[in-house]
Amino acid sequence: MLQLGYIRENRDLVIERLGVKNFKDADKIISQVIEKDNKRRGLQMELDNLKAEANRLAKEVGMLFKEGRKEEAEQSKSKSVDLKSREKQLGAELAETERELKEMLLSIPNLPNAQVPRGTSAKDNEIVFQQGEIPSLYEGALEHWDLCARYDIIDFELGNKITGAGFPVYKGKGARLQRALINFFLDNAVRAGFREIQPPLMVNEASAMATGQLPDKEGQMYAIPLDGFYMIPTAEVPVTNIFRDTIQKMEDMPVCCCAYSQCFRREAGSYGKDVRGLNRLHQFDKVEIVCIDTPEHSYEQLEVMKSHVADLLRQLELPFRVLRLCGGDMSFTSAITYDFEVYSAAQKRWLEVSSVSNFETYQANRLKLRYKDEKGKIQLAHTLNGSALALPRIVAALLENHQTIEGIRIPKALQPYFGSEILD
RNA sequence: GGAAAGUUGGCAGAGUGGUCGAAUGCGGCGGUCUUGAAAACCGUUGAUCUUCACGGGUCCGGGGGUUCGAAUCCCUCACUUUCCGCCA
Repeated sequence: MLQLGYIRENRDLVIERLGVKNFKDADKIISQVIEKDNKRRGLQMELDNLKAEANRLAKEVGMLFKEGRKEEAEQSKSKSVDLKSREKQLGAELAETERELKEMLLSIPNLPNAQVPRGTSAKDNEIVFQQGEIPSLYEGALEHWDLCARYDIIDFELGNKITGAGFPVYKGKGARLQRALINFFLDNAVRAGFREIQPPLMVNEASAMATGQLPDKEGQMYAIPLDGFYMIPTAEVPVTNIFRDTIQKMEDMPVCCCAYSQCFRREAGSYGKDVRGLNRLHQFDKVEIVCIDTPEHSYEQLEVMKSHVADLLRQLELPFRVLRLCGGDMSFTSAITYDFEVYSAAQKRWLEVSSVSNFETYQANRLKLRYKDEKGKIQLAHTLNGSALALPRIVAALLENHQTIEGIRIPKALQPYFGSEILD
């Protein structure tokens, strides 16, 4: 949620920035917001004055009764009663205005950072970095879904039977590989200074609202209506909500956490070959990194997170590239997003394995996540997060890129975790 | 699932209808003393909206009600603790 004060003071800039995100009618909506806020302020002032008068009268009544001046007390009492109905009406009007204003603010996306390129879709994203050699595979190399069947490590059919499409069953060395990757990612994150968290996999409505998953217009979350819970689509939700309604100490910044969790996504509207094999699942594993930082330092922290992710991919010996997402391809809540993609050699396509973002104060405003600066002033913090990393597409790329006639070659850094140099 | 008791400031914990944003203790911050530190003593110390400012409003788990007036009484929801039941 954008801050009202900021919108009021930087009206034209806000409208211009929203344009980069292809937000329609920014001009009109911002005007409406300011108008609504003016109304709110007027009502608030009127109500405050009314309440001040009512408070004064109530005190007077108390005094008069104490002094035994009964008839004067009764007089003040009736005056007070008169105020009441007006007060009630104004209160209702103010509450309604506030509700409308909040609804409007919730419909406005975050402002993109100045570095964000204009654009409407993935084709307008900027490639800012690329590293690693695209492997040339031997004759008869297979795509990962065929490799999964050949080595009997990931069983999609079995998942269909037990649950449904998008819930694969990892078996034998496949399960072992999962466990190896999770530990490898977690160990690296902890070594880099991220504090390990094991969060709940279901969250309540307030949490889902605070990080922006609700209102869920696309129906992406699995819900448990009986208890009012939601299955988490990413560990970002429970971990960021640790800091909801808190005031952080300046000296504790940046606060850095990492968490392994399974993630649950309905992926409504997905179809076609993009969803084949491990490319898109309803349940998958991910290690997430989350940081809270000051506005002055958050972009430096974003670079720290990016290099952490890049380092993981290097260790896994996977060719990757980094994209700076254009305004049209970014998420609603993000100010800037870098996507990491690995090249999966048999499918011959780039697969997104991480998305690292700075949300600036947008999430923090909903979360009421603040910090005290050196002057003792309380202000909104910046929130950042990224995947480090999501497993399924990493597994897909590992299988495809490192396949040999003898089996799947396990990268050196992963061998201690997997317990072998080859998966066969 | 059943029963009971709770939810107050960073923490602990008073307060049961008026002057209570809230005693007291701890913690934090500033000071005196000290070469420095500790101890002791003194002072200070919540958030939020609105206003250029003075000031005013709101907040004692959430929501609603009673009353001229609610932290305090009533209703309701959520959560916590303890006991019982069930159980990885």
